[in-house]
Amino acid sequence: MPSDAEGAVHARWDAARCFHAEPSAPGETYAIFIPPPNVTAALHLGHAFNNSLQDLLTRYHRMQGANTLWMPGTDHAGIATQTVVEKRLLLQGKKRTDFTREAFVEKVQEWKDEYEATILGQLKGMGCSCDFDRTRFTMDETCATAVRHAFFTLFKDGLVYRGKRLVNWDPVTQTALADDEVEMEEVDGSFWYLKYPLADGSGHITVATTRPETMLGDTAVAVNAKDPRAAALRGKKLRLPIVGREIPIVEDDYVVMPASLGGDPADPKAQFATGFLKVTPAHDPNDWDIGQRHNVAAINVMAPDGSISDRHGWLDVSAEAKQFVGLSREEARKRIVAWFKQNGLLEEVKPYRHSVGHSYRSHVPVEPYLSDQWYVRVTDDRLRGTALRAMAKDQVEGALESSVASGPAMAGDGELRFFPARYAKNFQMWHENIRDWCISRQLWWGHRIPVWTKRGEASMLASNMGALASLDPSHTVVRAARVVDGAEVALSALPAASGEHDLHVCLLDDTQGGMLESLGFKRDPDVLDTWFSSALWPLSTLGWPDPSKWPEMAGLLDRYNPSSVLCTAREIITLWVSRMVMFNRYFLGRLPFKHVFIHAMIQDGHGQKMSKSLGNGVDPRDIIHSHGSDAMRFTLVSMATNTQDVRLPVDMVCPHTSETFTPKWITTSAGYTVADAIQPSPKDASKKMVSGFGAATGVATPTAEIPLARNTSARFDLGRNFANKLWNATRFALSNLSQADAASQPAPLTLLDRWMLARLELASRAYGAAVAEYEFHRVAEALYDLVWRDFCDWYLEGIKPTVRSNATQQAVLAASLDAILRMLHPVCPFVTETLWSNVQGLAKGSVDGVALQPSALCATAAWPRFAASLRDEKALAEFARVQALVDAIRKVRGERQVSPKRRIALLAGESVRALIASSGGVVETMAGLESVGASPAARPATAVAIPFEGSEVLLDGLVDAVDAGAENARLSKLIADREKQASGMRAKLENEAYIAKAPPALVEETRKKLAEVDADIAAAKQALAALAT
RNA sequence: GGGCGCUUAGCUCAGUUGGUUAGAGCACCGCCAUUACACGGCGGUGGUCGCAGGUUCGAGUCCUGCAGCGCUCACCA
Repeated sequence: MPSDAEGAVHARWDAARCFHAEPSAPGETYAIFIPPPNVTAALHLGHAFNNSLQDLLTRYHRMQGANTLWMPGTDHAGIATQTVVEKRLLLQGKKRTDFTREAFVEKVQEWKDEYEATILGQLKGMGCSCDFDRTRFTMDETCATAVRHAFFTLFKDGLVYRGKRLVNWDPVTQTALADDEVEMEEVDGSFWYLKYPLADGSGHITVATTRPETMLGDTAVAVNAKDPRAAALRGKKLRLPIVGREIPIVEDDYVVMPASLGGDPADPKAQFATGFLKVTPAHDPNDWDIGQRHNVAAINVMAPDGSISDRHGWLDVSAEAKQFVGLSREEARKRIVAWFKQNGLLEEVKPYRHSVGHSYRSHVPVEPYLSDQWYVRVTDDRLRGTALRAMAKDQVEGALESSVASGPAMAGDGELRFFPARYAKNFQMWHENIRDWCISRQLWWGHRIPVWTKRGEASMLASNMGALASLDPSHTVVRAARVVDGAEVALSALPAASGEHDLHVCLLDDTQGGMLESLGFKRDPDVLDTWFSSALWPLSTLGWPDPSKWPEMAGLLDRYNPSSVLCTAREIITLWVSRMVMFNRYFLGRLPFKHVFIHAMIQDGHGQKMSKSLGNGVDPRDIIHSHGSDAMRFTLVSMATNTQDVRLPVDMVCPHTSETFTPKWITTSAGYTVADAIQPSPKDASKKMVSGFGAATGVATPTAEIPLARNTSARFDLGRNFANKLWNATRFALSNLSQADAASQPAPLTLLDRWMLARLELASRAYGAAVAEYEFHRVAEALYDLVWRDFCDWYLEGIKPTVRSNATQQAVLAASLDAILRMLHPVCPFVTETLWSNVQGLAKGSVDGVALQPSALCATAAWPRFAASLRDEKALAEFARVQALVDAIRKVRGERQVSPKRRIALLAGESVRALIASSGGVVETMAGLESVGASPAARPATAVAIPFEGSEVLLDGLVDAVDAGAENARLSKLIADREKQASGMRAKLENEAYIAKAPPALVEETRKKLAEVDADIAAAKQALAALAT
């Protein structure tokens, strides 16, 4: 079987170093940066899909003579990896904080080493032709240098700033999350209607909230100015229950009025709104905005762990409020609601189902939390503007905003193109609405932020300025921030003359860190968002900013950046694609890649995205085990269409019996359908196994008795059968060639040979066009048709009687086989490489118009070149007639259940006989003909008639005696089919509008076709009549 | 709620600028151990192209509306 040889093939590729990129080598540049997989877990079929396509592109262009680089590597995936490791430690009863930072990072490093090795092994197992010598990791020294340089540069250029913002805070992992890291989940909650008394005792208003615990931080209540009640309340104050704080009533048109008071009844908010909105600037993003507009304070009432706290900005804690301090947010909610109820201030409670942001890692509700974070000012034209201007003009919807369009020109403007084109819109809309990017993360695993900070009075800090001034200015940037009430206000070049300040020092490298620390500066404990280093991937992997630092990287940056194409999934157009474009353009003034190809998503059999976190991912090694790597690749490529996500029903393989079976499905709490963690063996329920879901989520751990079950899917049979077909066809062709008659003579090319060469030429062009448009399923289709339909079904079958004595045909066969292996190689590298040496050694002579450069390895072979002269339209047309005739005869044979062994006589008119003669024996071979003769004057009693191209063809000897009933049925059905066709065409031709408006050539064709169908009907009717006599 | 995509044979999917009998693989039915391959060969059954309108000589394809599914952004009083 083909898959057996995969390991040996690898060794040969490695020995020849055929995937190693040399920047000084000739050829057009073709480069791809792998989207670095996270080191959190092993790859699944989604990665296999993505990488199969990248490998196809890389191998195809390598064979076209390009100087190719496929850069491999992995991503440290900050939050994700740290969380995975923390979870594992938790199973051992340990917490992250039980370790020192260094010791913990060491633990994560071990995890990373294990999975990085697994991932690289998987890539090799899939046959990926990456330049593994250049493998990078987003936290290795090379990448770290790039990250450090990038941060320093942005800091120096004023594009990194310290911001006080409401961030998405995960109270469990105690880190800020990017918007994209927040998952919305539907939860059953309540609306609590709370009464707030007016300060003057003249009554109360009612606010509606889903988060009553935040009321401790309320600093205003807002009402819409159009609300009829607003005027009477203007200038009044409220007494905040529990806290006793006096808070203003502000007017803001953000507030939705209740439907009963003129609010839009179509707005669901109008249904439950009271018209009064409690304003908690420190705990809600919209309230933050309202607070800014009305200049009310933001009071933070929570600690970083989400508990109520009086130590993080809440000063006016009343005696009554003290009881809530220290409670968890969940507990505080219950107790505060109870307080309102006890005090007669709870007006109503309504059940309410709504979506709440959850941490995509810890899965707890995200808390909007006020904190100091580092931001990249991506809204600056130097970042956002350059990204928008990079877009291909014809892919921009509408026009770019004038301020963007008029921005400074740069190389690469208008050259970024998306495939399929519709994804350009995602990219554009993201940048048009982009917000500054929060890049600090409260983690230990990642690139530590290179900023040292000291807080103090301006006078005290001034004494440090002298020491700072002595530092190398090209390695040091100093910024100061005024501190008011413990919070930073704004960054500036220098501290003001007086007042408390934070002095921030950004260093390009660590050498002066110790000096700063001796002055009392502390290094920022946070790390950078993972996407910060990912955004630099096309730069960092090539040694930017200074490739000369690493000898083996010389020349890489200039040669391979910009790269050719980025192949990725649509979900990270914003997270990753955007940021690479902005950074690459900002730092290098170039595009990171010219094309962005967005491929479909792999879903499981239930239409759910295959993902690590869901635990429904299938390990490609499982499919390689059941079907082989080439089979997996071919199938994945054939599924790569541009519109449809790929749905892949998954089965399990019992490790005890090797049976394939459908697992027992369960529904998770989040509503997903997954394979139950422990499954019984299908024939023996006492034997158990662990599903991929069980292992991936840690619900079950495989043991010797309860082993992990592999997955498989019948979808891959397609590729397995195809690889098998190629294998056998090659064996057959080789045996024919090796047993060729010594006395073989050259002969003119037969119709079949000319047809085969024309099909090869056609397939090669179709292939190239499909690759150029990233329509990969068309590549698989072209190969499938070429190998199976054309080469195996027609060519190999057709040449059986002649090839051993025809030296020219032997050469065509050898050349066809050689070309097929080359063309198939980018999709099925293993089987083609395995067969390669056998086919290369044939020496059967050349074929005019076919250029097949010799090569020791298929992987480094040149793409076959076909001269335009092989594009033989006449041979294609004529052979199509041959196929139609053979099909017609086979159809009768099939319908009448005639043994393939039975030879028959064909009697026909001159044109059919001429066609058969021109086929060079193909019709006789393929249709099982014993003889071909002229139509007789009198029809033999045993003859069966078929219409072909408007005339009657008789098949004699097909049956011992004509079964009049069966024959009648066959001909009647044939006539009915043809008449249905004819009536459609006749109706068209009788329609004057059709004659007048349709293109004349089409009308003429309809007439011709109708005449032929009519002639077929006449011939069949004649046969039917003859049957009756 | 905005944006994008999808809905075609029992299943998974193709179907290029509107054009004549809507295709493939699997599954299913029949025939075949023919000397490459049963992971095979030959033949066959199977579709009112989600629904309703419209444009057109002609609609799976273009337009409008509706329904369902998926992704994504936003909201999340």
